[in-house]
Amino acid sequence: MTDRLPRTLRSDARDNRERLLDAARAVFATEGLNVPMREVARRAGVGPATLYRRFPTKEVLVTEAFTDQLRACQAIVDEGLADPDPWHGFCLVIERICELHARDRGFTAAFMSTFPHAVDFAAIRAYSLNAVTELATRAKDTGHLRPDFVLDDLILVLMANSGIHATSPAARVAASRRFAALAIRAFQTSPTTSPLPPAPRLTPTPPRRDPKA
Amino acid sequence: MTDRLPRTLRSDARDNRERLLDAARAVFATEGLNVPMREVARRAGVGPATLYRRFPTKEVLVTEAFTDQLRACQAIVDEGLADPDPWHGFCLVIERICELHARDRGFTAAFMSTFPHAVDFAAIRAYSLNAVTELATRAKDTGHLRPDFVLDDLILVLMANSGIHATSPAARVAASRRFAALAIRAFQTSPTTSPLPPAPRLTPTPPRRDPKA
DNA sequence: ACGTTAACGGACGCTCCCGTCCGCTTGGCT
DNA sequence: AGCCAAGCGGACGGGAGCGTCCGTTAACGT
Repeated sequence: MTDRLPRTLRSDARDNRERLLDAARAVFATEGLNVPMREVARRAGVGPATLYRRFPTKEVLVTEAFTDQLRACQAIVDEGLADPDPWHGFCLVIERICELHARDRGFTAAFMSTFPHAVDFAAIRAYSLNAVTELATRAKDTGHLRPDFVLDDLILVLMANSGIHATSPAARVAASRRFAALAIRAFQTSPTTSPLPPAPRLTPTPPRRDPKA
Repeated sequence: MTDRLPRTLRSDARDNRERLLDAARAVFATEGLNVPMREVARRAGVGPATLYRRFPTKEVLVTEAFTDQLRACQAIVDEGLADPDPWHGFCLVIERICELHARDRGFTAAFMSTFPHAVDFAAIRAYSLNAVTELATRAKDTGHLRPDFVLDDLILVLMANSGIHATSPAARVAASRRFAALAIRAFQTSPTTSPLPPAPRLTPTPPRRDPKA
């Protein structure tokens, strides 16, 4: 009684799917997650129906679009964990994840949000958090990381990092870089002598066009 | 040829105006700025037309609603400036402003946004920033504040603070408190011995219901 | 080459928000 | 007490985003 669905997509359908994902990644990165679904379709050069056929809900689209980024995130953490100097690895993780999030507005939101149906997403996320915990433990053992650091502090920093807005993407990355350096200072036991990244010129953020934030 | 407008509002109009401002403050604090104008009117128990008559644009409403908060902000800075110990005053300013912003979602957005027509707003804001600069200079002289601190770092921290979300207002305040403590650690020259506020339990933020953010 | 059917996209109906108009109500003044 | 304008709010038209339907197109297998 159940009809079999075709296991494989037709060539044009597969192309469109790719173009939709590319468009989604591009627009989510610059505009954030709060873009109309239709806008994604428009940029991909397909009709709305095609978008909805491939990705029935925005959650599905977001999840698929950011799987790459999430793996990049995981790679960063793994790399940090592999660093012979745990404290150095820890700093690297903070710096690079902050930068990743600064470069991609949408990913931050996706990473922070809890997507109930995105099992892979949640799994990788949980794995990464665990890895960071391990890294933090080792970094504490070296005496460079303050003992009162907890994992939630990292989440806190990431959330806070997502609050940084700027007029241009470049400015956001610059601001985020300095912020990461400040965070590292807050986490380390002895005061640094190393200079901070340059302080970005921060104009007050223009009113958000997003009505729901 | 120009008609004179009544200098004074009728009593019922004045009442409604007050109730509108109260409603606006309440809903902006909990929901942020991205609430429909009608919702404010609804909560105030008046029709939409009344709201629009009193506050032609959302910007006007927001500006008027947050003037109090802005003065509170100014008061905090003044108090910090008056503190005999500049470093202590500086810390107080950070802690209390972070808390203020954590308690009121809307105010953060209002404070960060640049409202071209809100002269008072901009003036107080500029005054406060100047005052903080002065305070920072003194705090540096005491040797407690790092010399590489710049005013933009404070803006950065405030922006970052606004990125902190949590399920409950209480949780947000708690998270913000710890964040402020971390920021202070980042800014001070010698490492603190004083313990941090408790680390809040941070569930990943649920997807924002706001379509425009 | 040709028929089958997966795939496409324009168009539709829905909901929600916005800002305004206009006929009714009510406070304030004499 | 009674006038009248200030004030009110329900109702309207417009616009935007959403998710779906259905007639048309073109990819794939034979």
